[in-house]
Amino acid sequence: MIEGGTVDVLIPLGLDQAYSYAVPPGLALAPGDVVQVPLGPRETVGVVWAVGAGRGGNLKKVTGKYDMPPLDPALRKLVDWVAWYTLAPKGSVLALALRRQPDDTPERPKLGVRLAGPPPGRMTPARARAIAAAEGGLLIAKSALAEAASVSAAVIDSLVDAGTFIVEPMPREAIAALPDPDHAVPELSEGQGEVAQALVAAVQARAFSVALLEGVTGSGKTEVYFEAVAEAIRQGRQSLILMPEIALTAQFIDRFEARFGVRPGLWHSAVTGRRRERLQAAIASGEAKVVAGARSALFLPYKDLGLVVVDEEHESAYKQEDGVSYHARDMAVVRGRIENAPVVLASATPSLETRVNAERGRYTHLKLPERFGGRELPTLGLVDLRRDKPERGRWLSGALVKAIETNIEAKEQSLLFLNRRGYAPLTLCRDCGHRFQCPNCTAWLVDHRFRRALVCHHCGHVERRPQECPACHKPESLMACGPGVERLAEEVATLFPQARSIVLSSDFPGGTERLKTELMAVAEGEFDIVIGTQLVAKGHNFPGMTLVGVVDADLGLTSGDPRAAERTFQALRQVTGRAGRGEKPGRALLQTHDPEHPVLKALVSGDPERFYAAEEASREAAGLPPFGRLAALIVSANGQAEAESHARALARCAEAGDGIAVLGPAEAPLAVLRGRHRMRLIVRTTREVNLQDYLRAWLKRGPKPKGSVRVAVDVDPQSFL
DNA sequence: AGCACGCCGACT
DNA sequence: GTCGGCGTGCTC
Repeated sequence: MIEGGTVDVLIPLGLDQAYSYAVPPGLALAPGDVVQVPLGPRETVGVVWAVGAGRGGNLKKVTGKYDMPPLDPALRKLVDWVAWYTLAPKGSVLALALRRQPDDTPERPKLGVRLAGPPPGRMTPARARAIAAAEGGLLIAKSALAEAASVSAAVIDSLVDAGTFIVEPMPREAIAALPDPDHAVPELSEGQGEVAQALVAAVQARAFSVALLEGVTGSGKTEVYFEAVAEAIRQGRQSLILMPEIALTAQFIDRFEARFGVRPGLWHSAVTGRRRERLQAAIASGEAKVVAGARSALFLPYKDLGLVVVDEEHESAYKQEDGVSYHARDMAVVRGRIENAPVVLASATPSLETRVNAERGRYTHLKLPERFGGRELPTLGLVDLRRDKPERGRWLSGALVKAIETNIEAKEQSLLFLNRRGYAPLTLCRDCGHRFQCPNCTAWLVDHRFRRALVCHHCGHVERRPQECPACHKPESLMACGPGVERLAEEVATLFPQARSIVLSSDFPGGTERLKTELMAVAEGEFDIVIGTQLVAKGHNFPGMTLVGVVDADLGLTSGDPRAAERTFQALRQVTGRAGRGEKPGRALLQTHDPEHPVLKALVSGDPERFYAAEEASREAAGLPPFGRLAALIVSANGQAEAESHARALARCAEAGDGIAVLGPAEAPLAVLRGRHRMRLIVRTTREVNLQDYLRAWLKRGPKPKGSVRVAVDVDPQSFL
């Protein structure tokens, strides 16, 4: 505590340094306190980062202190570490941890309406919809009712005036009920029990450790790590379960509730306003024992974190690339270390870097080899499209069609996986060969029949699909090339007119909400055939699904991305794992033109080790460093001031013997990258298009004398801990 | 993040 | 001749 001295205040903006301010007499400040300070012409919120170390001179004064819990030392350390590691300005990282807006306005009880009076004198369609939606006399939030009845709030208000609805305060929903670790203890198999025991022991040790929990889809990973969560609850400590946003579904919440009797504290982008604030307060006070959240939950102010779980560890959604660029899985490991808490990384298809860490003994490797309840893994088979060739304009082989038929007869569900949105990935003119290309990128425009448009999946460019060729003006000459899910749906409708089918893709008309509803409908067996892109592979349990058909298993294996094979393997393993999770055994058929491809052979063998071995071998053959020794750089032109720290970061990478990946955008002096440290440039990116071209252009442009390099390290924080 | 300064294209 | 585009820099 200091009175009348100076403090260094970090402001949650793109500033790398804390600014010094004078502390006015009568104000006592300690590190972590949230304060208001003048910055330029305005007042801003900031956090006291240090006390008494300020430079002298004419300092502005701290204007005030917010009445909110200070950022504890662990969280401040995390901010410092992440800023150091990602080379983002400290203030930008602080902004991630300080997303709460200090708010002094008193909390007003939320008001709901209830159907209680006679119908209004004048009935209108909108009013009728609102009344119908409020049927049953339940208390509903006004906004929710307006949404459900698709009427404006004014309609509800008029019905309140008419006396049809009455207004009542909504009961305050419990934001963080206490989970009961013994609510419904599951019966675990011997293998599961052992793994669960290892995780429980890690929680009991109250020390930092990292475990990779690997288990096939349906092996009970969730049940097993729930035992570790239960142990943390028994100790009265908090648990964080990180998951990709998409996986935070009703299904997960139901499973949690079945195990612990209450819902977990849910943290994701859709949780807003007062609810967000209350959850944050409950986390800071330690009242919220379990938080299930998307990557931003990493920066919440836990009071006593006893366990961190990263579910679906390999998911690329953990990677944030805009603003502060970080990998939430890696930062979760760092947070575990700072909090001295165990970390569990769970996946059916671990990422290569995590496997490397496990192999080297940095992480314990726990495996769940079997499916839960003795259920068998689906049998996988390849369909050689060179022999079993669909007719022109068709994409389903005889073998797959037959399998679907059998499934329909048996009243079982089938899933057709094709990771391509839209109708056709390419449109060309039969006459002159003109191909529709994006004006901004070099990608082909994807035909979206449903939207009657040509869309660039890379940059979002949209244009109308013309009637005639824009080059030779021949009418009726345009031809769709290749399949997308919409086109596949057409084929399915022709082949199986009696079947109930649905297309599920991320651009589903009606948005995420309707998509969730439809996923539930699929789980309840309301469709015979599901045609879906990547998203059907993730986190959903379809008990009636006994057949998975992969329409094009070669898709993704040929791209220039160094992680293409890994991602394809993961996606195919996950999607084929959708089969046979219910009572009946499942099978999967993968259509391919290259049945000898090592990735597919490894997949069919059911032994993931074969894939990883093949992958390491191919990396070696390509002259790339082994995984785990690969750092990534994010390079951009920036002010001179930062050049030095960036050069230091580069040197750090070089000392560690890491490869360097350029993620761009870049105007940076290549000399810094090559000349001083003699490093090999490796491209590693999630950007799918044109990276080679981009890099070539970048190299051609050559070193520029002006500007500095901005660098961020990615992938393997352990080597820098 | 805001806000100012500054340097090149199309307008009354 | 100016209005305004957003690139770059600064805020204790």
